[in-house]
Amino acid sequence: MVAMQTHYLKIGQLAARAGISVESLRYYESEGLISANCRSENGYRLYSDESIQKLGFILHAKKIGFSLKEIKRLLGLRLNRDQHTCEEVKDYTGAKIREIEQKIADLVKMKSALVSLHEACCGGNETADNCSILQTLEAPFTFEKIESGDS
Amino acid sequence: MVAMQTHYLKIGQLAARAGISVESLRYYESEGLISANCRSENGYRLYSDESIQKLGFILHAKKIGFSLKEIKRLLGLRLNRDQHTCEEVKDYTGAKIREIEQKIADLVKMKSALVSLHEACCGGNETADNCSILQTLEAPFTFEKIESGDS
DNA sequence: ATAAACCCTGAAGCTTACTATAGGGTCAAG
DNA sequence: CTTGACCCTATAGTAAGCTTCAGGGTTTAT
Repeated sequence: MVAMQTHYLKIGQLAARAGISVESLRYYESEGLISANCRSENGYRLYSDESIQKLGFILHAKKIGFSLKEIKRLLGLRLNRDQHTCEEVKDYTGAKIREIEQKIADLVKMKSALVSLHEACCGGNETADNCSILQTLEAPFTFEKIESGDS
Repeated sequence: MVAMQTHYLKIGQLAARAGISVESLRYYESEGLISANCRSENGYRLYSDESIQKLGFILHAKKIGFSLKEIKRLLGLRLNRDQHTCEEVKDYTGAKIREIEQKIADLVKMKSALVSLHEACCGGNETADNCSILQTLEAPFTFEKIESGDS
């Protein structure tokens, strides 16, 4: 079933509807993610239902953590579905899930280190001369232990 | 007790000991985090025990998630302990903890969205024409629901 | 008819934490 | 005495995802 194109949206209208800025939309275009279906006589971008749907896809993917570069690849899969397998698509989400898990694990580590610091501190109104937080950040630090910290 | 300064380190030595690059060290200096205690006759940076300790503080704080800008503030607290309270320091870590918690929560949301997508997909060898992942990213999307997603 | 609110392009600027490059001085070994 | 490993400064480039600016047309309301 082919839906009839009721009317086109101008960039400002689409941006408002999507809750993003006009500039972002143009930026997405410059990055090859989405372009207007056509232009009006005066050169204004005109977006059809199809573009609106595509923008939905983009924002949805963005929301669940894909970068614009990755979304561009996803859009390629989307467009040429028949040339790709479900496996391929699933591998993509799988990799992303592992990536996110890694980020979470890193943050959880940071958080627990911070929480121990935080809880050891009296938080009192006296001067920080003997503040345990500062002391811990300071003191028992050997450089060797640090290197492996960053991803 | 005042420790005697045994000898100074040159920038390459300190960098090697800390497991960071010489350029990073100079960058930290340019950002006002740490500078050499003095210079040798030929202009080489010379770092004393005090600087080494300070760098330890910096890397430690970095490891638990503080940005360089934040570390600069922490160094201010550290230096003028007597003009600040434990409360102040503790507030700082508290805020950072909440920030990290927020990031974790966002990532967890992303992950669970991704996992439902991922699990719904057959992952089979057939073409992605009916791939549930692509369909879900595509279809039931209304712009209104998106806006509140980003921090 | 004129001002506000749109639209266009192209280029530069922002943030963070560096890395790299250009151009040049210093120092120890062979 | 030259090669290589250091050190210095200053400037530019990187990634990501925009935002802002400069300079200029268009459309809509008053």
